Amino acid sequence: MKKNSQETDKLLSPIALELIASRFRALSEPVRLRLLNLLMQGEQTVGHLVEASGSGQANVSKHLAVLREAGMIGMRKEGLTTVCFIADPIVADLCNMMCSRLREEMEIKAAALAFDPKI
Amino acid sequence: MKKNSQETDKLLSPIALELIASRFRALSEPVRLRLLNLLMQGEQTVGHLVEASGSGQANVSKHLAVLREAGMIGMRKEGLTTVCFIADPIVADLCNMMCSRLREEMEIKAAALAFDPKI
DNA sequence: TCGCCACATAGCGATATGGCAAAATAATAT
DNA sequence: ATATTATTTTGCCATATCGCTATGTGGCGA
Repeated sequence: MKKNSQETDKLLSPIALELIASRFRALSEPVRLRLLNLLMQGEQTVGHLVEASGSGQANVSKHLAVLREAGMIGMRKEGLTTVCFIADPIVADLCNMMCSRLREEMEIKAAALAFDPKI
Repeated sequence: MKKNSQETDKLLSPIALELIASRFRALSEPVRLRLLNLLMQGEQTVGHLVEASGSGQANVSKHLAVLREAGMIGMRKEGLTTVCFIADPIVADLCNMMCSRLREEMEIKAAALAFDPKI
């Protein structure tokens, strides 16, 4: 059933592992996920992201730099402002997978906590 | 085209962001990815993972604990040894997506570095 | 040219994380 | 009970990361 099109069940090289880890690391902070989540609605200026995220300006700037270095977002200057946009098409898919899976697990746990109709 | 079945373009709650981040964080270390990569070949004892990963035994134990707490692997005791196995079906998919995307990006960069036939 | 605006960068303290070595625990064998 | 094996846990140190404040910088208008 599973396609495993890129056959990752083969062992990966240390270099590949480091690259993959660094990309997951970019996704491992709530503020950065919030920024990506905001950008999923469309491109936005840094200033707007600062407002919408509720985080400090310097922090947003640093987090955006991390996301950019990870290749997940792009930025272009438009006059005084800088416009950010999602550059990596898989970002939304990755988050969706995580969300779906979390929901599944929660539902399983919730069901386990519910009264057992059979007893 | 894109299905976005779980519509993550809606804003996520801070709690959801923290949960998602913590799962990506579990995938953000090369040693842990190595362990998962080894487990993709089938379940294995902690001892074997120590050998195969080349990391120290205490570290492997700690990393396995992180993966277990993130719900990515399961463990069962069999006599003296502990057998580990992948418990989260999306682990391989996530890694495959990252790998594919990295390859794409590398190829784009490689192509950009190559001589331009049009000039 | 001066000053302002949007943003980036630097410096700092607090906290988290990884790896190593040593000690603790658990299950089995003697 | 004691020893042995497999694994976990605990300190400890070095390093990385987060958020804050302050400062630097580039583009634009007056």
